[in-house]
Amino acid sequence: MAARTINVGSVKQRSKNGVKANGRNGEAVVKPVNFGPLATWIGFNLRMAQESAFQAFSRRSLEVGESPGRFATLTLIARNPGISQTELSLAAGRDKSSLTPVVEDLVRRGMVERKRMRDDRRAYSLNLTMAGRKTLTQLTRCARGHERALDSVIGMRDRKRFIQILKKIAAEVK
Amino acid sequence: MAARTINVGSVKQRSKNGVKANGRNGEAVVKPVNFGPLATWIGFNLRMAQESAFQAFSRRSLEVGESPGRFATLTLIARNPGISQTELSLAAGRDKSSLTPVVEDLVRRGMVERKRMRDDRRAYSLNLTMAGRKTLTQLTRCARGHERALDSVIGMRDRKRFIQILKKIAAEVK
DNA sequence: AGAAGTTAGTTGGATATCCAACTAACTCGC
DNA sequence: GCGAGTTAGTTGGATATCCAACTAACTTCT
Repeated sequence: MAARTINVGSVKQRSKNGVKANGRNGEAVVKPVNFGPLATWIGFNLRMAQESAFQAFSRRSLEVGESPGRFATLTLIARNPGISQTELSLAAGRDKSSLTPVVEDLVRRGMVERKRMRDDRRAYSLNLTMAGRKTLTQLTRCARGHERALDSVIGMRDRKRFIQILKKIAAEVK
Repeated sequence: MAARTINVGSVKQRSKNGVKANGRNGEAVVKPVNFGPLATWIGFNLRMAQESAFQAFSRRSLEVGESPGRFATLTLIARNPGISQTELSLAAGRDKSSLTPVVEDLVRRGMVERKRMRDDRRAYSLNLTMAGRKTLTQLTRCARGHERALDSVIGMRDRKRFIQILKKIAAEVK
């Protein structure tokens, strides 16, 4: 029911465009892989980059003992006190049913307080508790480190434009 | 066991930075959502963009009756005849155990031929069948349309640099 | 005010993915 | 050549998601 274990995943051997194997004499040999059209296609590269970034952030957030997915949720609740689960799911880009177990877990662990709204008793009103704020602070520290690492890969010159493009894709591709 | 159903997912209502709701008189009203630091963080925007692009491609590949995940797999097998499952998993950025059901499904449906390798009888040698090549051709057509749509969002001026950055992230962030 | 339609959240069923542990098959060092 | 270590693929157990269908609670329309 509630999420407990945290999977972090790690790809064992990866090189720029090949797979490491062992040659006859034991030296590492890279067998080149032909990616064909995938090499220049946005979709594939977007997925690979997202995966890498997510794995890296997972490792960091694990140090705080939190699942990486909790971060966006806690931030959105913190910034929008009283937000409902549906609003939250739309903002986070997840289905509302995905949020049921997440919120349940956060409530159970005392990070989030959930009350029925006065003027609409179907909806819940979500707010961070003190403990939730504390956890968010720690996660935010992780995220800042993560972002710095990404920045150094991207380079500050291209960063702004890069984010603009990502936002444009999220907004316009449907 | 074998994948059959294809989920495509659709977010019902989304606007640039808010959630659509209904005002007192029925006109659509956008309640702004505060994203806080998420708005400028790479990781979050990367995830949202990837999600959008993936959903869009899912819809397209559904028209051919294939799951979107099959595309990279088929392409990699086509371009690297005789590739093993482990090599494939590394190239596709997935765990080798994730490939077991995928390959099983492709073999069962006659898209892929799987033989033990001569010189290493643990490993499988994967090749496309005629049917596999045909399906790949259709999927490639979908993917080209998808890429064109992404191109028009990104703009050809930034496209090359954008892909470079994605590749850099995938390669260097760990 | 009642019926019909819509919306918030949950439940159920499914896929995709991960990691750890396992078996069979290979390689290396002595 | 044989035992120890490594590697290919599968299996098992878990999370995160999705969509469709459901219930309860609103809103609208007449």
